[in-house]
Amino acid sequence: MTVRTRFAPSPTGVLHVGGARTALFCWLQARAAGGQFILRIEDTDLERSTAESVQAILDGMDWLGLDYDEGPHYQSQRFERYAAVAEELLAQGKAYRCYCSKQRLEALRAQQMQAGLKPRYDGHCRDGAAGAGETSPVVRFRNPADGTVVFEDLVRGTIRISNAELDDLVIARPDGSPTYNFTVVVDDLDMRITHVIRGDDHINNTPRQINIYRALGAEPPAFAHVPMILGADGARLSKRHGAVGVMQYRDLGYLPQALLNYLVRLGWSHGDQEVFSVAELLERFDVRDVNRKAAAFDPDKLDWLNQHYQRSLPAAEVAGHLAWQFEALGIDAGAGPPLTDLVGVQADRVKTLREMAEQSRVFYQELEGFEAGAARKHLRPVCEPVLRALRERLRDLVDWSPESLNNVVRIVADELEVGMGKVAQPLRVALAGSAVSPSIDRTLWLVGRDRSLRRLDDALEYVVFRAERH
RNA sequence: GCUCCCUUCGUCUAGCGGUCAGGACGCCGCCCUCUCAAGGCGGAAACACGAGUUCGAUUCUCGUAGGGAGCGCCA
Repeated sequence: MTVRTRFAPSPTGVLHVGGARTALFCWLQARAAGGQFILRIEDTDLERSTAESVQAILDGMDWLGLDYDEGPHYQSQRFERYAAVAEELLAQGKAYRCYCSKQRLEALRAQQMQAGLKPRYDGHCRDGAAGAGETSPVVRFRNPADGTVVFEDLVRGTIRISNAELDDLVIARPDGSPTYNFTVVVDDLDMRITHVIRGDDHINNTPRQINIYRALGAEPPAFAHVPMILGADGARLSKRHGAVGVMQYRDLGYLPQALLNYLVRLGWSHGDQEVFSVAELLERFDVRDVNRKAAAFDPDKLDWLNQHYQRSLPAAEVAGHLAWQFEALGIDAGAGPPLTDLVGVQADRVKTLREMAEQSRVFYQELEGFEAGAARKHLRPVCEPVLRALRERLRDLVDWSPESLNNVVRIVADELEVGMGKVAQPLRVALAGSAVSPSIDRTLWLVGRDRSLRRLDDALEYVVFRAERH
């Protein structure tokens, strides 16, 4: 039997990292087995579902590269199907109409809570239409009264829940619209899903769903309940933890490969290996190896992985993502060195592409001036000969390559009999405006000859001016 | 309240009865060095607790404690 999994989000917000990880697990489980991955939008709640959210989910999946073989299917377009199945259940006596008012139900719940009981529907309408009348009824599923539902969860092992804990859940509202526990079952059956992989907040729903499968005369699929993702502080992930949406990570400058790798290792592992290509994951992943414990999201480790991918992925690929950042920050990538050169130099100096773009402005835009502290410390009057010597040689340099540039700096240092630091730091401040930049040869290389000479002129002017004032 | 689930360094994890409890991120120190990084080397750091089972428990069982989830005409 070919493996078929689905990711079934409700479109009530962006695709957050927890959902993305579930989607990733589903995608891997299916594709690793040569099966199919299906996307289904659970938008039965017309009140809360929005088209923007649907788009946000699609965008997130797309950015992560989680493509689907079927779908997206929309539950909102399958109402007739659910109604037909409910009707079928009704006809077979496996479901019944319930006329209980909300007030009665509320009173019942309050009463049960007070008595220290678990709030459950009491089966008032179970054996006959008590008060079939004005109010339009809901349809309730007739849950088995006794016995125990047992299932083998792929990550938790055996889980058993007594039917006595369950009640007759509503499967259709007065207006005929279906409810969650019913639609999942109908859909997973119709879509021939073999492995239901979802958050562990659904463990408690599973027995109810299994009962519905049985009522429908079907065998339930395999279930795998994966733990949720917590914020760095161990509390449930929420907006106050900073970025929770997948696309926010793109905005912050993370590579999709890094986020994917980070997410898959959150809960899943394969020995001591930390870095996995998608191809490797497809070879090794098995949802059975997913951990049972909820995991805290660690931004530092994501940073580390992102840096790893920044320098190990083909520069052209990284440059493509970097171009997006330039765009977002309003920096003209055409006004400086090729982005692939920039990536080669900056990849192991910054954690994110956003940082990379921000710290590369000096190669694409004019300097705002020299940073005060750096200029005071490094652009001293004594530097004048050094800066002049550098300017001369750089002007005449034929081969503007990192190697030649490095030679120039060394030669100047030798000739003036000073250490590298006495040459590189003033030059650095002249070129970058600050005391921090890539190695001096790379900095020269990226700034380019024209800009470098101009900036040296500005620095000389500054140094001379400063000398005169004292 | 009831039911279900979870518990190895700060964090992510390996472990599948006998290990000096391993790796990674982060942190600390040293080295390298033209700045910042990166890199190299080294270090501190964990089996929640209590009973069993066993020659022997991190590992199996049961409790306790602490977390989490569900108990909707939300999904």
